[in-house]
Amino acid sequence: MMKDLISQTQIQVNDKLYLKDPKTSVLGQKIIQTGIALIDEIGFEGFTFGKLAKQLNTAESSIYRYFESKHKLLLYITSWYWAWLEYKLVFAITNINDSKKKLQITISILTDDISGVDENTKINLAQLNKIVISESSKSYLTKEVENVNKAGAFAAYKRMVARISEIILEINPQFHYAHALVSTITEGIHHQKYFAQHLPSLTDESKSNQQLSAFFFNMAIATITDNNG
Amino acid sequence: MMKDLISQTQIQVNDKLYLKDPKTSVLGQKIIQTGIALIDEIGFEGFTFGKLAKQLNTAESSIYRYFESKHKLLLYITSWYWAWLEYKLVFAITNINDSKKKLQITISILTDDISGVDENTKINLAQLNKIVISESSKSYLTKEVENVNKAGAFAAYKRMVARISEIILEINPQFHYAHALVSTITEGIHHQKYFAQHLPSLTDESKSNQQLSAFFFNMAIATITDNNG
DNA sequence: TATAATCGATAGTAATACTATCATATAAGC
DNA sequence: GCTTATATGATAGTATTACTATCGATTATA
Repeated sequence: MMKDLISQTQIQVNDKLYLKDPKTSVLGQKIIQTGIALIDEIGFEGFTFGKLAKQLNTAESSIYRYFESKHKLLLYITSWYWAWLEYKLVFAITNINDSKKKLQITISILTDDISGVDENTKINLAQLNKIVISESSKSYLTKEVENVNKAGAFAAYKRMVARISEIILEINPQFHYAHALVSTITEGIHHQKYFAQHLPSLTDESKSNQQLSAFFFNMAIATITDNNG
Repeated sequence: MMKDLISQTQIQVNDKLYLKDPKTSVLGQKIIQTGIALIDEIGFEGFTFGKLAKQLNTAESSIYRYFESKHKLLLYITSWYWAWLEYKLVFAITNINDSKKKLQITISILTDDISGVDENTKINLAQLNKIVISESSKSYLTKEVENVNKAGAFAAYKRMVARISEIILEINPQFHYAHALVSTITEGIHHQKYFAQHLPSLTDESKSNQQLSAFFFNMAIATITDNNG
């Protein structure tokens, strides 16, 4: 039921991120699907439109008809991810009244491994999740952030942060650091997952997603309800 | 006094990060100094050894004698920063007995703006700090992390995380997430500073360093001394 | 059936990320 | 003062990248 609702929902990505909407053609959809798979496989630095074109048996110039640069493609992909995740979050906490419970569910969704394929776009969600963990900070850590931001590229991420911040304010309306806490948790989850896999000495003995989720949930609740804050 | 001790201390960087030790020659030192200034100015993506060579009135090939690639130079720079910061932290908390106070000082040092020039190397510390905030995650978010890690490239960062983790365990020896908490805080501080400057909607009304430091300190203490953890 | 949209193919350019070679200047060892 | 090693500058060259431009063929649409 929830799955159906999600799968029927078209996820909207800011139209400044593409030259031509990849949803509107077969090649466009393949650019997204195979692009995600290829970035996941070889990393964003190694990824080029030339390599992607080869895999798709098409011309490099055809890909440039859709995206100005590989950086814009990354922005599109991560933006799509956050919009997708927002839907998932909204459905997961609908009908739940206890704000703490809402936050707990939210954090566990941020932490969970994602699998399967999006019905509409055939995007491989596990690959996408890995890209977001390893590559998404490169989408904003550039000298062009301000311009890209003005164009609305981060709207989906901001919307999600704002939504979770509201839950936090339900728990403690006096809390002044909701956005900071949410972005710290979101990025923190990604970091911990990345470190656990690639730089284990930066985390503690490897933990399950459940433990990771519990750690961040406890951190959130303790911080929000702290007397000294 | 503390300043003198620091300035007399040679900061050690793992020797696998360079082909030829930049400390041992005038050109080598200029590569580091001017390299930092240039990366800060134009960003790591736009930065090339060609541009750096031009600024130094030297040949590109001369720079390649010191560093295999610009990525190795970034690793060198960030590694130097963490080693430098470790000294700063150690001196700042020496003679302090209260563990919570130690943690508070540590977090405020992680948060403070840094200024001035390192005596030995003439490195501009404000520029270096900005690079660490904006570019350092690119040093590990690559497909080569594992190899680079095996070569010891992240030793300085790990040492610093380990040191702060010890303080946390002094406060609560039962706490099982010390490393995770420390890396979450360290990266979180960088993110918040970056967001405040470039993507303000991801944080709350702009906060002073003091407030930021207090936020993360309260978060740390609340998390460490939390009953549910 | 005319027109527009879509794509594949090819070509070309400036810049990047290197590697290699050679001559010269300088410093260090004896 | 002479030898030798070290450090640098200058030049050249290569494969790849990140694009832009053009053109003809195919397909969908009006």
